[in-house]
Amino acid sequence: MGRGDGSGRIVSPEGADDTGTGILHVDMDAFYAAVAVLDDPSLAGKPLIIGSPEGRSVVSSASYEARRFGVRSAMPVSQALRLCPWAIVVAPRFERYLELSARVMAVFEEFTPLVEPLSIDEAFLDVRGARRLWGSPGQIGAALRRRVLERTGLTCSVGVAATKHVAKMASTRAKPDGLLIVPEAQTQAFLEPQSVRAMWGVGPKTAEALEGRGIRTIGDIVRTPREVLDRVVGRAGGERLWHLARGIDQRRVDTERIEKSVGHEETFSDDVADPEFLGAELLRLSDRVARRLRRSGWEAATVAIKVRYADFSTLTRSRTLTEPTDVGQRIGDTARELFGSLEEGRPVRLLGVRGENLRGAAHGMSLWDDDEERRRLEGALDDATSRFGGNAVMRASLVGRTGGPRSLPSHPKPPHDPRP
DNA sequence: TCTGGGGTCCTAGACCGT
DNA sequence: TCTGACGGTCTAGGACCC
Repeated sequence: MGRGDGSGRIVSPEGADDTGTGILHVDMDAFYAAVAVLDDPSLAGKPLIIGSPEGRSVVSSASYEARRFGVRSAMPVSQALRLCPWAIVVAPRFERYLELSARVMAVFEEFTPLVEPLSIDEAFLDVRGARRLWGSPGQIGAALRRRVLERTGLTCSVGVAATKHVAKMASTRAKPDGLLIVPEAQTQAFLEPQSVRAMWGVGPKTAEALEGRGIRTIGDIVRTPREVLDRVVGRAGGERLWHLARGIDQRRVDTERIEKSVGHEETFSDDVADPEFLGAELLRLSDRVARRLRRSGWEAATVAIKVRYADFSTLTRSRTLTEPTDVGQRIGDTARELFGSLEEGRPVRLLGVRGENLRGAAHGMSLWDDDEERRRLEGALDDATSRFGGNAVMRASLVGRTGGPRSLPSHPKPPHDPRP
């Protein structure tokens, strides 16, 4: 399988056994931070925090030097700076990430057409049909890492296994800049000693619930009766854990994912109680949702709003429309009605609008007008940032620029209904 | 001490029609 | 006409992922 280097990282030696494998999980190492170093080599070896230094920003990514001080993704930037005061805060450059992501994904597709992007910086690959051309899965993993480095100057980590879940866990163990092969026969030996927290889909709450029952490792899950698992994490969760802990994962590498909802939300720099302002904000968010729906050829049958108050308590309200729509005014009216049903006067920290229950639009895209180019650029950015994260401030600054967004990929979907 | 934004999936209760 | 069981849909909220 592989050997450790004392840091918890395990890598496989060249020519390691890869019998029974065929699924690769490739994950770029500290992607945003690595891109910052690529573009400014003077940052190499320094603790970096990718995020906005002011406002209510959180850490999007951190270099390994910053992670050593406990800095983690999703941590408030202010907290990260307390842990590592000498860290350099770098504003995200989403356009640049997308450009490099496209190059990385293109490398993946040179090895196999069966690529499932999971986010801007990671993907699953099914290389079972690529053996004759490129060698065994382990050899492909090694070659792919070399080629990504050649083409982009960035390192990645690769997990090679028989299933997606094990491949994903393997790439995590190989990080940074490593390759770990888990031959099929070694799957249980690889899984069982690991913490339940290492499993994909087990977050802090689930881990706490499991650990409260003395279930600490994946091996413990294997030894726990199914009924107990069901009681702790629910029926669906129990079934999932029961299978994954045994290395059973039938999910295929899926090259075509269909969106199920489209939304926008925004956290205000200061909490707001003014109903007029909030109403206008709901309309603005609804317009953005509608714009993306139209670009993609979708209509939303359900409109949902999300309201987070100053005390961080969060409410959602939704309503299914009599007719699906992609019209901003219609979505906005519904959003405002839903908001109107809530308690008035409480200071609001975040507002969000989402279109759910998507249907194929009866008409195609018909949005081309005088403002066509600006809308196209906004749409490309909205699509890209929505699929891969990012923040509103950054989007606004990108849309305000000329030139750059033209090169962004946009992936309008042909209108069709996923629900027959 | 402070907690982004865009998503997916699951659970549970309410409600409705058969 | 009423009642209960059952399944489907809607709604709200929580957990999780990057």
